Amino acid sequence: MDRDDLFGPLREAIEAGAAQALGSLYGLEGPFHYKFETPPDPAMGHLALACFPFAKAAKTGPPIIAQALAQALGSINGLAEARAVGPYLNFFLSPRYLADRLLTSALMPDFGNSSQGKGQRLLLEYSSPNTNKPLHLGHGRNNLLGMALANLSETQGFEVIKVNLVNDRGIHICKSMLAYQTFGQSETPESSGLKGDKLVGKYYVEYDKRSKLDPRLEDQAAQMLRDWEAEVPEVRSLWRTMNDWVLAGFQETYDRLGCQFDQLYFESETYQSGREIVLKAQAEGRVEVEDNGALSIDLTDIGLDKKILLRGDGTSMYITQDLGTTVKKYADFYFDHHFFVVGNEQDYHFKVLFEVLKRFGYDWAARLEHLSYGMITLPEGKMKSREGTVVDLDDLLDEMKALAQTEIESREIFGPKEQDLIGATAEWVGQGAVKYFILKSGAAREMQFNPKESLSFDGQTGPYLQYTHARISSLAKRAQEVELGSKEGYAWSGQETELLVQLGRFYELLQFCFSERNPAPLCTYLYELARNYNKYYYDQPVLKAEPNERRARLDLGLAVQAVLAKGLKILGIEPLKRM
RNA sequence: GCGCCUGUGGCUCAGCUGGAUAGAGCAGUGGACUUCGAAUCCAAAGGUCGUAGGUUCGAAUCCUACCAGGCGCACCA
Repeated sequence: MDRDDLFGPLREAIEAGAAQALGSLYGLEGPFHYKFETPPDPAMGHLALACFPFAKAAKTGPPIIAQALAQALGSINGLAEARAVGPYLNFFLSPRYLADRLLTSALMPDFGNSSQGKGQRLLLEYSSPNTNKPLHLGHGRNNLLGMALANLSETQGFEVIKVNLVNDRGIHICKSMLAYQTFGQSETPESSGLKGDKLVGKYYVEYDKRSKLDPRLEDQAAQMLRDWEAEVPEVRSLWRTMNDWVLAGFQETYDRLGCQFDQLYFESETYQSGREIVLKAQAEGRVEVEDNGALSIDLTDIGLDKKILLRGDGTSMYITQDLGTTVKKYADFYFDHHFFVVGNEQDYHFKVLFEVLKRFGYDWAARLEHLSYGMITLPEGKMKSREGTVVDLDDLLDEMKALAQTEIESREIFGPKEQDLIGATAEWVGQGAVKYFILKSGAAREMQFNPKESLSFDGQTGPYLQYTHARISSLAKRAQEVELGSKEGYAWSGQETELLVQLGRFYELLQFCFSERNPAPLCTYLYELARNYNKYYYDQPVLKAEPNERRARLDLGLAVQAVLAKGLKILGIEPLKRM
């Protein structure tokens, strides 16, 4: 059992007691269906057992059963009170028990962790950029989701392997190459002062502009792709140079955001690897042959369509290469789970991919999951790289940093000799705002991003959480200068008990986020924890109280701080001591 | 045409494995800094949960139809 599983054992004890009571009161025999809930208001209790399911068999109303059970239940370790409230049997946790269980363990790095993924390997693919343009806010959502899910999975005990499948070949890559070759005048990142991905992106836009005036460019790009496939040296060399520029540019942004990968896959190296898989399936009679020799599979029986897997000329398609890379990834890692963080425009593609693998006899296809997310739109509509209507990720981070810096300087928290600390802090605050904003919404939803209004440092934001964390840090620092007593026998108030209960829910919350493959509930949880703490902070003096009270209240604060820190790190946000 | 996703106060979103009065934040209104950090706190105001049916003791939550928006439905990637 996991150390920080607080509610699990309580529920089990309640179930055992209730089963006995239902037997003696109504002569009922189990097994019963126990429906536990969280009361809407902590003043009503911390844990509720709904008594509706017992009513039919007991031939009496749920409120009467709740009453009777409240009377009949013996004392349970950890519970202070059982009280019938309408049709519910509500339980109050003992603050003393909570404090003993939580105040020390909350400070540990593994607080709230689960062992459910122990011994299992989870492959997480995310980012998957194209090497023809810089990263924009949409990629940002992918990267932030990917990192948060990786961190979340690690709390559940999985061995997490992060991979990035770089799309570095194809006609779109050739377009920026062609524009560069034709109009670029040997410009380099050094000579232009542009980040490598920005430089290449400039020529992608340039191609789009020119090709509208001169349709011949399209043929030239197609020819370049053929030359690339034929491995014409000049084309390959240009391709390698430009890809290296882009990848160096991406790396800067990844480093800045804290994105890491254990392995990179390049489509240029894997794009042909699916063909043998399809041919093997043909030999096994799992695919059909079209009139022109193309190989297809019919998925209409499950509501999908017929899908071509290999062209008539024998060349690979997108699905073909994905079949190949997926099989390769399994051979490389023998994963127990494989999550693909990819936008919802590819929902259909992944359904097909997974189904084909299943029909080809790969039993591990059941371990594949597409983690889909909605795209980010602007008030004007979709972002389009070709047309330059995108929120560039680097630019956005720069802007947020500048705004944060202005705020920090106006507060005079840092001295004049701490300029570099101000800069670093501004970076973290700016990122905190961006990351929290993007992660707090469920992934399935598309989100509208209004540059002027979306990002704020007030209210339910990353900086609010960072501020709460910093505020407690400040408290802890000042506590070194005062006498602290012992918290033994301290009478925890209702407000304090509520905070303790909230800390106690962290373990189940992480499990829930993982099971939903969604970091958004963690965002909500952290905000509510910080909000309750801020109110508490306002209501109750800590260092101005008696020494014993100081100790208890400070320890509670430190536990809150530790959970905030842990949660923020899962989200990729830096907890700050000063800001 | 078919499939998937989304539709909750002016705006951005929680809540959606059915349950106890539908929650936040922003914007706007009114308060709280001689007090441990006011990037904070408090108060009032603001919603027929897209529409119409249905299932249920009970529906924002499940089912059906419809409406609106998004994304797919290539021998493109």
